[in-house]
Amino acid sequence: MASLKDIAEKTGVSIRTVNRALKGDEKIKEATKKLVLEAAKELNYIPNLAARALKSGGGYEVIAVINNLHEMHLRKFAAMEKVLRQKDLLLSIFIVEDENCCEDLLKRLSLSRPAGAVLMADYDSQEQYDLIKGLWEIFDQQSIPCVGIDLDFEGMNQVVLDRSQAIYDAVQYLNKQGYQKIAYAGIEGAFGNDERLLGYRNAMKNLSQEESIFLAPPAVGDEARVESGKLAMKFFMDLEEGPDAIQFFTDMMAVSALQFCQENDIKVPEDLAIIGFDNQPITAFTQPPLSTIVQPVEKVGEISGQLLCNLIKSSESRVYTKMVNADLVVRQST
Amino acid sequence: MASLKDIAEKTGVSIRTVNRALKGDEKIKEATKKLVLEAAKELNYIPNLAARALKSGGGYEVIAVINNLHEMHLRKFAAMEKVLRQKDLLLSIFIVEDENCCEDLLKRLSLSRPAGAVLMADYDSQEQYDLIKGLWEIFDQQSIPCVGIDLDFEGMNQVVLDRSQAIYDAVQYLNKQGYQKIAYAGIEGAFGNDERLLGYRNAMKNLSQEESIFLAPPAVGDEARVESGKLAMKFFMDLEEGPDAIQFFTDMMAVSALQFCQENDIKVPEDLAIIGFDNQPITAFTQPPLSTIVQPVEKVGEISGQLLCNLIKSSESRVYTKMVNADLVVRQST
DNA sequence: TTGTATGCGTTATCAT
DNA sequence: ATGATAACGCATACAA
Repeated sequence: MASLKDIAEKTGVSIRTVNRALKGDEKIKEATKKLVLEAAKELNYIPNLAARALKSGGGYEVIAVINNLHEMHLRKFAAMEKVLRQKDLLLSIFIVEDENCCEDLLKRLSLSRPAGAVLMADYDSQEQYDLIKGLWEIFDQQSIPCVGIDLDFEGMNQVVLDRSQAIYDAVQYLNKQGYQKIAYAGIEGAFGNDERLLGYRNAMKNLSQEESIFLAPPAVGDEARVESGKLAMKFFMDLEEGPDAIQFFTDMMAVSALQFCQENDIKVPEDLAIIGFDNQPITAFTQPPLSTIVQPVEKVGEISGQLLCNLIKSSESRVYTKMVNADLVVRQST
Repeated sequence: MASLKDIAEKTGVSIRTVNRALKGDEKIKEATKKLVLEAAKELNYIPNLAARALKSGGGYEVIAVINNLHEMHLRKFAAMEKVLRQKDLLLSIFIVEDENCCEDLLKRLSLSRPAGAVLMADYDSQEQYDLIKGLWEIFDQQSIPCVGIDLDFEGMNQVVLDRSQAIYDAVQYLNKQGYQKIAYAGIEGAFGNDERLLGYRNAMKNLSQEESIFLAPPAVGDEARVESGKLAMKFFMDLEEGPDAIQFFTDMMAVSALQFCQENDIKVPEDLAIIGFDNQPITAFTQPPLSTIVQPVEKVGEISGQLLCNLIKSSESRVYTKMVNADLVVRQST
């Protein structure tokens, strides 16, 4: 690997001059600059970022903490990596698996001190919440700049997806389409349910319409969550005056509701409009294809990366919260 | 941030001794060792990776190269991380996106020289294949121990999933269940199709039965692949003597075939048995639930991690190829 | 406009 | 068993 020294020797100028030529921002004679740049190219010079990092104090790796390998998270992850790579930061990953994660993280940190961290974790239970919060506190104590994605710890830098707004918009859309009675079906205590419910409630308030809400009992695992969709359908169909449009908590629920409709001869979207949430791959292929809400995960990843870069560079203490909007994908179920 | 120097000053010993105590592998008096370790803990010492990398060319991190964020890959990834973490190796990730990946990788390597690498990439086209191969060659040239997962570059350390065997077993199973005419439906030129087809052919040869194969035209994207399933069904149903069991290339194809059956009153598994491939989440919830083939990705990840650890430690030049079997999950579609 | 010299935190050689 | 010191490649204060 060619170094500045090599270029200096080849061109006969000093290291310092090579440095200036490469940086381009200092006073330097055009001729020497050209000479150096050519030599650099010829020698296939690549700066040694480790040395650079060492000199300028900062580390060069960012550690991403993740406890859920959903594709969605990984798309955020990829978008973030792209941003970080441009800033010569390297992304390393720490997967949270069990209750020992705090100790594990400490041990991980004893191996190397990252320049920054991103916390990208879901929680379904109080224990999980506490665990994740514990991880954040570690970063906080160690003064490692940290950005949380879709978390809500006080005093933490955040990038937050505004699911509330997304649901609000979806309800508004349904209303504009002429649907009269719009319902929400969620799962009690599930991660993100309250937020979506809030969006629904705000929208209904804004439309001066009466709420119609079903919350399935807490469900763990895909199977239970599919079941929740059917439970919701049963609930609404038994109502005297059932809804003609339902916003579901997740695509899973919506898909199983769609199945229910098929089995019970309910025509979608004529008798009932259905909207899911997440734009899972399946949704494009259901009968009819499901309208759903896309979380712009790439954007979230990008913004998180940028925020973190800024925090690392500026080492300022102001706490940011960045909101990102989600969008409605209209297919044939509405 | 505390450095070796700080510890040295605090304890009154030299930097070199601190270094020895921390490494633990050199002759050193127990008392001084203890003293140093305590001081290190007290000062919350974390080694500076940049300095380490600068001096010794790195050696504590493994870089995983990945070009496809399928959940499956990520489960391998997680399993691997677990193994590596136990060996105090950090896992960092490098996501391949475009044709510049080789340059990018070189730049990445200038940041720090990893102790090892794992190449976990899919390819659908010759260009992609060449690109990935280029990445491998970089590792190879730089003498960085590298393990490939499901690749087939000559001279490369490999962990390979035996999909051929899996299909072979599935066909044998169908035969034992009494199905008379077993077919295979795949996609021309798709990644892994040939391998599965080979398993089918071998099984049919072994059973002395006549092959019945449909290969859909090359399809890119989920939608096209779903369509392939229907194409296959149309093909087989138009046959004079159609199959009573079909092994599909992917779950996607199988699921859409299942839909086709529903729409055309073909009873599964009475009239037709269907087996997918991959055990995607949906498969458990189709009507009827789909039998499919699980790739034991965790095992693959684990073995890859172990293999890499061995390569790093022993730095031997022997080339390994480890085969891992896939298993059949029997649900109600067979 | 260009060069000299120093130090970042580690590792490792060579002394003691 | 321990210490002094050089070196890794880069950035930069200071000198010329």
